[in-house]
Amino acid sequence: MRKELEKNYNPLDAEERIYKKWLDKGYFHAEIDHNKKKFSIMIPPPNITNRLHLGHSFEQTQQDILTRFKRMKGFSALWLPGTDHASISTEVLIVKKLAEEGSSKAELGREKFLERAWDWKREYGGAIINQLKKLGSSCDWERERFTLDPMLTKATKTVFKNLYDSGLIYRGLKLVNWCPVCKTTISDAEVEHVPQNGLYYHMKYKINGTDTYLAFVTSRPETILGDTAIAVHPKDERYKHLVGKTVIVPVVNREIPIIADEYVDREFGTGVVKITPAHDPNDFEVGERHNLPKINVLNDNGTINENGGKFEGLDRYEARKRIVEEFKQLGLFIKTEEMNNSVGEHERCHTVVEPILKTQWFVKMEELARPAAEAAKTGELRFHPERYRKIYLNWLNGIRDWCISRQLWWGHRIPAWHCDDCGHITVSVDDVSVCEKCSSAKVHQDEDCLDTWFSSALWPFATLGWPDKTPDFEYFFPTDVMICGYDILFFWIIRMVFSSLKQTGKLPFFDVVPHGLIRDKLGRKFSKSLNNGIDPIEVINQYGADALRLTLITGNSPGNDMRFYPERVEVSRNFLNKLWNAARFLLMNFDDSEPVLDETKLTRADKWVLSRINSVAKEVNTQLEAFDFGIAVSEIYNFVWDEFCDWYIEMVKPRLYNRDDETREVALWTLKTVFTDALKLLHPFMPFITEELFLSLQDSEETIMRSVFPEYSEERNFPQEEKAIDSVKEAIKSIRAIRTQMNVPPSRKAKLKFVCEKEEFAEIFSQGESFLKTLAHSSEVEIALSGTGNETDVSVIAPGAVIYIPLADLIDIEKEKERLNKEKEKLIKEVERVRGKLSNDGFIKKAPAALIDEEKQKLEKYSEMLSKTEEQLNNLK
RNA sequence: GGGAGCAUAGCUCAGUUGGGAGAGCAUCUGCCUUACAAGCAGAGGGUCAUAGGUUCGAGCCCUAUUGUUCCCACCA
Repeated sequence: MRKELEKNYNPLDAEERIYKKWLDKGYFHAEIDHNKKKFSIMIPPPNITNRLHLGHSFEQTQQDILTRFKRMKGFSALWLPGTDHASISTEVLIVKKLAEEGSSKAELGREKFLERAWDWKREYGGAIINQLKKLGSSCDWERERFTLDPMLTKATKTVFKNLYDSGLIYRGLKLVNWCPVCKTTISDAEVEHVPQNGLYYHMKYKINGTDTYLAFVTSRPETILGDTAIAVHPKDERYKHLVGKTVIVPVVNREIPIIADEYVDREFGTGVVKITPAHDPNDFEVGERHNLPKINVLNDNGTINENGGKFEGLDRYEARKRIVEEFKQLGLFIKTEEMNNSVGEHERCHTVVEPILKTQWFVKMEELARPAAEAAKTGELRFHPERYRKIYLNWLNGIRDWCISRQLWWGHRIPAWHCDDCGHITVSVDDVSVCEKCSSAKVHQDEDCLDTWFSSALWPFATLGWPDKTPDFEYFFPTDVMICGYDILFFWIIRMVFSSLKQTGKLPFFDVVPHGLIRDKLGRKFSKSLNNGIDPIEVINQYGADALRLTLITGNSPGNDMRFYPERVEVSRNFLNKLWNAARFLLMNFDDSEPVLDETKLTRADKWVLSRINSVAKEVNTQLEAFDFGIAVSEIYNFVWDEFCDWYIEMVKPRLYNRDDETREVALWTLKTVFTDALKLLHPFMPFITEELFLSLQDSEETIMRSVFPEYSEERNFPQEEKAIDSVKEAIKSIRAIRTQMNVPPSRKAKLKFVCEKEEFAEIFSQGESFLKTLAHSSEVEIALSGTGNETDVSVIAPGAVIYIPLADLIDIEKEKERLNKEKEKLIKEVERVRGKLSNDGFIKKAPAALIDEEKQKLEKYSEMLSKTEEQLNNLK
């Protein structure tokens, strides 16, 4: 009936076979079942720009753990998978590929280009899904989504229109971040500030009508072409008299006013700032206040435009050099000064971003941010760990309007139509053929696309069919947990929260669980330039998905980074091997019949191990509910290895090997019950091997996925038995230790004499006699309540007893003295510590009674052990 | 400039209301004991960054300092 197991586990074969079966049976599909509670979680859709890396595996493993856990707890659990079109990132890659082929966007045209992009999506999106499957992800594949699916497109357009109608989306001429290489605007969040060694250029303008000069400092001399004022602080005595006068900008020969503005820092440089409203955010503000002209001097590709006079057509950096040279020739150059500055780069292509004045679409943030912050403040939105709440709020505080239009083709095209006749803009979910204002048919759709995050922000509800009131949306929304990297807290989490609050009136999820980054052995990020990347698929091919998953979860605490290297995977692989062999052991001893429980025949050891797995189940439930996966898995790991395998299996062997033992059957029953529970507890973490072993142990083909997750049960709590077995374990450990220390070969069995403190311990050790014989290499065990061993016996102290071992011929007197003295010192220290505590008035008055009691017992115990040790020392003389 | 994290054994890291310092790897010593040498048994190794404070009691709470990592920010 039960399957025989191979000597070694072959994860690759098993995983493929098992995953296929799960798919065929439809186990991952979440049914709408109003008799069940639901649990829903949305995958952070991976970008289709690349294959998945270890960070994804890490994130997805955590989601799968929660989903499988909740499913086993009886929830209708939905883990919705999908991918993100990643507008700009993907487009940049395709443009690069086109360039390699000697082609370009312009050459292809919009339609052909989009065809290429869809090809790309099919290839990379498909690879991503396969990788997800290889990891064992229990996603509901019937509900797989892509951010450009018609369902999501409809949601995106609807949100755009809603926000536009309520005035929260507007079109405006503002200073935006411009990438001269990608030739598109980007949001503030996409600008990466990179420290650089730069230069301050100290230069001066001639004050009109005088022979004096006004010195200033700039790091971007090319913006001089767009200067429309020069500013000083209104209270600066040095320059007060100059306000109202003008200076001449050479090169373009423009006369510009000297103005006074609070913005100027008198302490910095000369206390004089040149004002370029079209190319600097601060200057823009100053320009608004003083009604200054805003002169744009840059083309979209980063070259100087017609406003730059003779520098027209030059690259911005070339123009910088030429302008500095010209200032030198004019005697207006003072000096350069080295400085450390940070430069804004486009995070995708690392081009230095230029602030440029452009008409773009914006989302007004203030009104949207307020409720998003409120939800975190009230605690309705929870963070694990808690510290991310502050980071979230910090982000929302002082958030600026969000530029959402991109000069790209791959993405959601802005659902706005411009009228060529009256200029009116018609925003509509459906395509527009006539202007809603003047009814002209000369309308054309806005050329731009939306920032990719605009649609990602709608993921939790758009994937379920919103704005339609679909059964999916009604049942699964809001979702429960969001697990994603802490690096996209701002990009994504915040935007999902305010979008969902605005559109659905509800939070998109209630628990945010940010995870850290996976780093290499030296703690560095994985990157192409370092070539230190590890492909999760390669790890899986070598060790299996379970081993990878276990490695990613072990030792990690929520929100912290983790290092990854092959030795760690080997440790996980070893654990799989341990599990496999434990199962093999069980199967070797099983008969054809199913073991039956006879409660009256359960031994102390059986109750001990049942009680232990019961506690472990309790702990694992608690930790999983708290998203503390690392602690949860280590609980089971330690139980399986250190308690079940190293102790229980060893203790139970004599009963299994003796067919006449009347407790043999309950031993088998206990082995199977406890091991099966352990498999169930482990299943969310290591789905494949647990399924494989579970099925080997069962008569049925019912999957472990649908079994019930073990929970704490009061009936299986046996504190007395736990205490008794612990005493026996301690005694065995002491005996083993002394034997090893004295180099006693295992073959040499010894006669043990236990002199116990109390009747209670006498009973415990006499019950444990068989364990002492098999696990502590003894031939005979004598239990006494008083007396000592022979003078030449070696003695060790166990809880509740002193154990005498006749190894006289093996004793090295000097070594033994040394050992006992060491032991004595330890005990003296302990006794002193406890005495100190107990003689402390404050402790007696304020510490809890139970603790004081405990300390008193310790004092008694240690004192006794101490006197016994001293006695032994005396005996040696 | 603002904010956050980290500092515990040689290495990588746990340590959940404050109550006798832990794991894995590495090292050393025995064992091919009929599930597992990817294993078993045992051992060594830590002023919990520093200095104060709160407390009967601090790895844990508070303050400061040092080192380190990250995020945000318009200092020309």
